[in-house]
Amino acid sequence: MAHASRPRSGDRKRRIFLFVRDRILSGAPPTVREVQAHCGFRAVQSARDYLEALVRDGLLDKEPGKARGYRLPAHSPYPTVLVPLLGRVQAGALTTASEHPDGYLAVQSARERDELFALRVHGESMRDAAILPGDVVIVHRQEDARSGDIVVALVEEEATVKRLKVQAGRVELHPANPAFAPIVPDPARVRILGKVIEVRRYLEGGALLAPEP
Amino acid sequence: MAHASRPRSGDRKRRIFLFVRDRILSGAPPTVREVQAHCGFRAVQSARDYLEALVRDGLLDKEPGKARGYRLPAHSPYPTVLVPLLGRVQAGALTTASEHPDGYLAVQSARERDELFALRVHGESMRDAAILPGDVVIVHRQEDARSGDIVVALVEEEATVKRLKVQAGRVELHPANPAFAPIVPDPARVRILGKVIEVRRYLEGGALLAPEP
DNA sequence: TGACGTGGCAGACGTTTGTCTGTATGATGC
DNA sequence: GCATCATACAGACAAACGTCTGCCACGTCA
Repeated sequence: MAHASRPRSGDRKRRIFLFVRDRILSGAPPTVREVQAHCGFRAVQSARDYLEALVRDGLLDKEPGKARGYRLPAHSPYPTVLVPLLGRVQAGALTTASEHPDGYLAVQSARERDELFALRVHGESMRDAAILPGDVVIVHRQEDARSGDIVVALVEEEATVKRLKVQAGRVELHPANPAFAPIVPDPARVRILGKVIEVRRYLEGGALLAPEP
Repeated sequence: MAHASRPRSGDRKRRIFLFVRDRILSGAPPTVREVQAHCGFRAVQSARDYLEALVRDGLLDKEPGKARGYRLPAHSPYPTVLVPLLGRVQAGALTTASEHPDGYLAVQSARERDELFALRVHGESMRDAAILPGDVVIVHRQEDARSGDIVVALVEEEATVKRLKVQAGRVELHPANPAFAPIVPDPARVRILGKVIEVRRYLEGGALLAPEP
């Protein structure tokens, strides 16, 4: 009797997956017996069979033998990284990760935590690109970017959000607002901090910020 | 000897909290022995003392006796809910939760999962409010809203994003684009689905969507 | 000098929890 | 009828894990 291979199927399997997933997202994976109780099984093994079936389907991962060992697969689009929301970015902060954040923002991303940071936008210079003052931009740290990307650059000791244009090998930073002029900087005095990968606007209550004590 | 009250303090306590928090956010709280190993303690009790100190400080909650029983406090700004991204919203979908989602989006919110949904914006009608086609709006389901709120309303069997204005008791839906005209609808034929609480724009790769099998 | 608080160590105990073996029942197919 | 598979149950074992008791070393302070 191949006890280890009892394929389960259908609606019940799906409901169990959703139960497990929600439990993981809300803090801790369930135990096998918690799944058992949730489904009304009278045997632990019944819950276990379903859980193992979900692992075979690739919907769950597990750490065998460990308590509460079921996990969401690493490649799944759930991982949340806490990204620091930087109030000001100063020149010294380029390489070190020693900026002093206002708080932390949860961002869904496959990238590592220290590849990302968030910045609150000041000023109207990107209005026509639908980026308003008070918006939060999520930035991927990188020193290069393509023409047309929206980037965060350090100009005159101040972080600014602009659209990058490369014209005949020369770097230009274009605002998206006719009231502002493009910046054609001395390449030695400008540094690209990263590329904007996401824009967020919180219309109610503001962002939920996680403090780091 | 009051073994249960050994206040810990300083940098080590902070580092332990960050370790536990990251573990919880990435899927499962650590065991006491995992904390012990991470800190290089030679006794389980040392790790336990720190963890209990964090509970007393209110930085962690715990479920006594349970494996991996440490949790982030319920009031903390971390909880992530998976919000369905709806492709189309149709009339029948108002009350039931039976819309067919394109996927699920992780949103930080204290609200319950079924109070929220997400919608991809079509059309240019909210351009001047910095909401572009392709943007995703996070919507809180509610039938009432205040004048000035950006809402999702069902007009002619079609979901649309507009700014709500209440003029002398009459409801109007205002686009934010001079090329579009305000909608002054027959109150019986319009229904407010909810209020937009967040706007997101993904500039790279699009949103990470969680499938629900 | 001694009481006391702090931070850490050692080892054991008992519960929680994953895992395994074996059985029962109904549906399906030969 | 009989073999086979899918689903569920019952019970036990063993590992993982939280918890407890007791001890030690070092500092402070009276």
